[in-house]
Amino acid sequence: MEADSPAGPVRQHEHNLALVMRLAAATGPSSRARLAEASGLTKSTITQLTGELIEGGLLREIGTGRVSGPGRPANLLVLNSLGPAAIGLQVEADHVAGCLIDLTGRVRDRALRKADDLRADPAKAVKAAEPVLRRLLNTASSTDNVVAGVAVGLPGRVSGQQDSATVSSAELGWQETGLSRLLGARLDGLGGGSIPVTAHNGNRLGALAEEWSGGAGGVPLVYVGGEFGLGAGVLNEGVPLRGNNGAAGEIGHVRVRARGERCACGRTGCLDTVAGQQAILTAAGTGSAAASRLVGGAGPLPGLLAAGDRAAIAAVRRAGKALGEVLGGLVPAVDPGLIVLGGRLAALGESLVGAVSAALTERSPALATDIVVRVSTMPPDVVARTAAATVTRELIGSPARWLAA
Amino acid sequence: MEADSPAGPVRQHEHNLALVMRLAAATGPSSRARLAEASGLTKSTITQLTGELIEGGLLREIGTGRVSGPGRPANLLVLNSLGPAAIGLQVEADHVAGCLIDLTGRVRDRALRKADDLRADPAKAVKAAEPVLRRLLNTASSTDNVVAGVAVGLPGRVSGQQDSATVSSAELGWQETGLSRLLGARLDGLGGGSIPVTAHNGNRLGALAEEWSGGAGGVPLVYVGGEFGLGAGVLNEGVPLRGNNGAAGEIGHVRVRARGERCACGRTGCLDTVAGQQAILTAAGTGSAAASRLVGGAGPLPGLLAAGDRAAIAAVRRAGKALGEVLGGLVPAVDPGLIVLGGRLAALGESLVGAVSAALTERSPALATDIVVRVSTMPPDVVARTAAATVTRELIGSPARWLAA
DNA sequence: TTAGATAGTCCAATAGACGAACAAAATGGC
DNA sequence: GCCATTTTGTTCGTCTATTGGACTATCTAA
Repeated sequence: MEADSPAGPVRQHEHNLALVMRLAAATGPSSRARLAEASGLTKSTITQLTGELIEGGLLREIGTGRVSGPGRPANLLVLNSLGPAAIGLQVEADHVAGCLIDLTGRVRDRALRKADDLRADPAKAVKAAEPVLRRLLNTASSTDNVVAGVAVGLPGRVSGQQDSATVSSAELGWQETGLSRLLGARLDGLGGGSIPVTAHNGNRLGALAEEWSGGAGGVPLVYVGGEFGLGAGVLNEGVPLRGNNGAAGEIGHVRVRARGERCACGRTGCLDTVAGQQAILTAAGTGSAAASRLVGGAGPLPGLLAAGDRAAIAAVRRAGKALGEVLGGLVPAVDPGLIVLGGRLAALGESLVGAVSAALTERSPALATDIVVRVSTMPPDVVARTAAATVTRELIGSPARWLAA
Repeated sequence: MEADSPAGPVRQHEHNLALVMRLAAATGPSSRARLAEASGLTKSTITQLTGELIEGGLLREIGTGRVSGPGRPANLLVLNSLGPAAIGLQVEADHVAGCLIDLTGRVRDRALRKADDLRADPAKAVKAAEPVLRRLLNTASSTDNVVAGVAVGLPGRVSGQQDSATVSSAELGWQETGLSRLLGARLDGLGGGSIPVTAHNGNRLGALAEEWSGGAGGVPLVYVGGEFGLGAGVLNEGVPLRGNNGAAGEIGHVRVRARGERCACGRTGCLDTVAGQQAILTAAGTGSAAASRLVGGAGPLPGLLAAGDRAAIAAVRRAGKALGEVLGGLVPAVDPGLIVLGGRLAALGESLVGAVSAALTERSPALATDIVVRVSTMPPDVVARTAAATVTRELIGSPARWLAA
């Protein structure tokens, strides 16, 4: 709803189409009568609008679902699970994961491609993504789902919009990569028509996942995630902070040790060298279990923690303390009501939460008392799923664009 | 533009009225033809809309202002400086300042009331505000300006909306004060009709002032202000972070010293005890010049700094270092492109900027390089002016509400 | 079988934006 | 001084989408 564009009857109509879609998405199967009541539009208008949406494949009529009661039974409408779908990808240094979701948000298929090392060369990532995309596109076409968009979540900064977006990632060793364009070209090759590709920071997606799941209740929140290095996503009024260079939430390279270890980024004492995945594993004495072999599993740490392994517990405490100090530093900017520890950290449980909370209170005593710190309960494929969800939410928010095409 | 309400022709109309007002505000004197071109609406529609806005006293027709050229001369339209106006107040521990601005943003009058100590009891503040309000209301009525709203900027947390908003302020010693209601009642007594009163955090207003003045260019920014204690306002995409308790930006009580001085808040080692106004004055050896006597003046520090006074320079450096450490902590959350030092800090100039920059780089080396740190060039009454501006901007953004009343 | 209730559709009325034609007021060439 | 040209602004009929009410459809309960 661009505020700077004129409003004619067409805009009016678009707005109301979106309103109906949002309600249908939020409240599940609803009769036209209920949609009319909830939207404030009249029954006649709802008839008109839902007609268009059904025609365009966005809504679907399921039979009457009512148990009993007086009056003509309702003809329930739902988001059309056979309509437009979306593919979400998660690109990390050692794998590409993907999923296909339909308009309702249900996961219809998943795919994973491990790889030794995707760093430095974006072409490798595109190559690894190819079989994943092929499979998901196949699944989609088998159920006549049209893929409306592909969204990628990755550890790094995303600047610019849409096709012209560029990705820079210390973790992947990419600089100003036109990932959307590269993937878009590959999609063409797979017969995917010209599907729009968008890129997002993975940790911001994690934060959005918490918000959209309803678990956050709309409070400002900080989500800490990341597979190898640490990163955060910050939400204010449901909107992720992007920052001047798209670097908002990049906490991995804050200096936490005056004379610390050398980090992959070239500097010393970075948070990643203390609380990064590899750092924790090393400190726990399980250095041989290289972090890069962990795809799809939680690694040895949860087991060790549960068994009371002292080295493991100490390593997690140490990481939590450092992380808590950094989070304590950004708390006064954001005043979050909730801090969620996700990604690889989620499996570390209460030892980590306790250490983070303590360090938080130490630094920002005035604000920390009201903050809930907890681990994420999202499934491991949050990033890919939420990436895909950005596409479907966009579609639900602007159905007119889809109907026009 | 509530997204959850239905859109009929009336909403359409309201949207377009706002569009015209925004354009008129942004581009200065404009002909109807130019408004049509800029808005994308047709000339006929503009005639209709401007007619209503003129009728309602929001726009005014000034004669043709053109020097020469072929064609019928334009009849220029401007925001009506004799239409609705707004009062902005700044409430601090030792004074209440206020100003009256018209729709165009021009300051029509100012007023100031010093007081020994307004703390602990909000009633004192209301009492001190009374003569200020009386004067400004008088000025308004003398030019037939109707006061559309009163907005207050103060150091503290504001929760809730409008009339039911409550203010809590460590600095003022207030807890859950219904300031809007108190002031509203007082306004009734002054014959001000029932003018809506809103309250805002002063530092967020400072940040908005930088944004609205255009000096920030839309980048995420952190504004540091405050008269006695320090506070910050953080902007992301032009929107101030409010936080879970309205406490976003409250940096004054972050702990920066493991064993530091006792702070007024009861804890020890707070940033305020190192970089607060009184702390700097004391450290500079000018403790006798109590900070509370500084209303309206910059105090002795700028002079001492200019004269090369070593104690003063050292005090400012020390404060800047502590402030920079705290700002360095919140940088990774926000990734600001700009940090503005305002309020009492603005007068401390380059000594402060240098120390802050250095400390910033120390803590967040990866992000600090792209950040511009500078002092604010806003006039000393920014807070009151920007408070008032929130009212006029609201009016410009929703003219229909005004026309209806 | 009928009254009552709820769901959904049809159609004339209405509000506001649009577009084209037209009126108004200047400049400039002759 | 007169007329073509240019730009501004208004008038009026057309168009689109929502509205509100009348009407139809389909169920339960008595």
